[in-house]
Amino acid sequence: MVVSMETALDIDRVFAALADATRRDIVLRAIAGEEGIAEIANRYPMSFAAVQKHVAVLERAGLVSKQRNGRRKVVRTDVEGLRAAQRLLERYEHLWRGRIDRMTHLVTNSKETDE
Amino acid sequence: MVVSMETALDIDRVFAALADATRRDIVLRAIAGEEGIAEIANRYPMSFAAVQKHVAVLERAGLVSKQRNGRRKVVRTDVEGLRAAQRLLERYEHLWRGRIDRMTHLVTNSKETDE
DNA sequence: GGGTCATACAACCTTATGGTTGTATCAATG
DNA sequence: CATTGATACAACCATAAGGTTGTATGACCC
Repeated sequence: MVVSMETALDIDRVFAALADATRRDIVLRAIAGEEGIAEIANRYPMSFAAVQKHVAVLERAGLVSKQRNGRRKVVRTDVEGLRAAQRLLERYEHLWRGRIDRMTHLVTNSKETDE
Repeated sequence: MVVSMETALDIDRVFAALADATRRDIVLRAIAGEEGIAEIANRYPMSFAAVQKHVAVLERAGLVSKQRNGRRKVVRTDVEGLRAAQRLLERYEHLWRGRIDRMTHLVTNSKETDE
């Protein structure tokens, strides 16, 4: 049922999923949460099955989920995976800024005191 | 000097680069900006050449840069690529919140996604 | 139940990716 | 300038990824 169990720890899958332009676009479209796979597939110059595979990749990465609605399955973007990736990038950037801080310290003060 | 030329548009490469655990780890280590490739390579259970390739992938993605220092080349994390990816994720999340807004408008009951 | 719309999945092909080893370049040093 | 240390790059191999077509399941409509 609810797919959000081990979600956030499959960082590999999240980034790999986002590494494809078609999939990123699907994530954007699926934000509306109104289209079935066929409708999504119609927008891309590839087969239905190909798009289906892309959606499957996104689903495994926890970036979208599918919900039955009549004979269709509506694809909907799941915010949790996005946040996980985002937090990771923020962490990287934070550490990097820390490094700049330290370097600036050395240049201007010539001493190594951690504030 | 400044290496940021076409930076932010290689989103595919940025995400693909970050989709590998070894490479993410290298990005973290390279934040210190003090190790050469050989030193980095020593930390991983794979050949020097393999690590070298990983660094090359990160470099092509604009996530790290190499700087000569004597006979070594020091690997240093570049913040620009990280920011680009982060901004993209933020944009996704923002749009998703917009969707929540719209859904809140339709506080009727459980089904019907069409309006 | 038969037809049809929407999705799932298997088999297959081609190219990319992650790893290996081996060889070449390049900079410091004796 | 020969040697050594550090990096670059080519050739190769195994597996994964992105695409195709074809077939099977599932849900609705008559």
